[in-house]
Amino acid sequence: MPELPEVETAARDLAAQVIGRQIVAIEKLDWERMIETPTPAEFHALLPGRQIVAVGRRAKWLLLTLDAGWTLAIHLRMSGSVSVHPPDMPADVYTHLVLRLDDERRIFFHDTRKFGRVRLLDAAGLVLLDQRHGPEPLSETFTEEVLAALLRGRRAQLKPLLLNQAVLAGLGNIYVDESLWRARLHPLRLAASLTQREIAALYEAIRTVLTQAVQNKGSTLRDYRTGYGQSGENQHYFMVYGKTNVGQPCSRCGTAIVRLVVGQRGTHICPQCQQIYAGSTEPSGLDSPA
DNA sequence: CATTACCTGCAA
DNA sequence: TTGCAGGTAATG
Repeated sequence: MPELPEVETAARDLAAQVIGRQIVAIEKLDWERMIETPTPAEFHALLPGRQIVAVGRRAKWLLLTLDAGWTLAIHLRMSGSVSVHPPDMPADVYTHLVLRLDDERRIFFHDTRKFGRVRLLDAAGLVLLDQRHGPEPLSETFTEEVLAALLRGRRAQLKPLLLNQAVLAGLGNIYVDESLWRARLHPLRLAASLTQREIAALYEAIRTVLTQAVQNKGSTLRDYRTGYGQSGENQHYFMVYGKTNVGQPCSRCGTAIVRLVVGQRGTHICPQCQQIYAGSTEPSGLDSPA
C-alpha cells in the first residue's frame, strides 16, 4: 500500500486516537519476523509501560514517539494498515500485532502479506532512520531548487530515481506515475536531461498530486485502510494508474493509457502526452556515453 | 543495473 | 495455473 499520503493519513488518524495513552501490553505478536530491532525478547521487555506522546511520519515510516526516548517505527510495506479498535473487536488471522492501551482499546497492525516491519528505536536509531531518507516533498523546505539539485548530474531514469527513498522520501509506484503524467514527463527520461521548465512542472506535479491524495485520505486499492479502518478516496482521482485494464482515455488528449514496465514496476502513461524525447529535450551526453 | 526474495490473495 | 499487486533488501 502505503505511500506518503496513506502513511500520513494513518499517522494523523492514530494521533487523534492514541496520544497520551499508555501501551500496557503486547496482546498478540504471531509473526516475530516483523520485528527488525531489537530482538523479540527485548521488544517484549521494553514496549509495555511506554506512553505514546506523539505520532508522526518520516518517508513511509509511521512513527509513534514514546516516553523514555523510544520511538515505535512501523513500515506498512505493501499490505499493512494500522487502526484502533474497541476491546470487543476480535483480531483476525492477518492482524499480526495487537497493542493493548490503558483505556482497553487496541492498536491493530493488520498485514496480509507479512511484508510490514516494526522497529523500536532509541534516539540514535531514529537519527539513522531519518538520515537514510531524502527530503520530504511536502515540507516547506522542499523547493524547486531542491528538486533541481536532486536531479542534477543523475543519469538514472526518472521513475526509478523518484522511487528511491534515499533521494526523495515518500513517493511510490502510484504517485510517481500520477506525478509524471501531470508533468507530461516520460518515466524513462534521464533525470539530468530535464529542462528548468520541466523541473518546475515536475515539482508542481509532485506537490499537487501528494497534497490532493492526503486531502482524500490516501488511495485504497486492496488492503489499505485509514486509522479508522475506512477506505481512502483518492483512487477515484487517478489519471493513469490502473487505467489500462479497461483501456481508458487520457483525460487531457483522449489517447488510450498504456502500461509498460520500468525498473521492474508496472508503469502507466499517456503515450501522447508523455513522449521520451520530444522536441528539444535531448539528454546531454546521449551521444557521448560515459 | 537486473533479478530474486519476502508473503498472500485474487483476477485472468 | 499463472501472473500480478501500493515496497524494499539482498544477491548476481
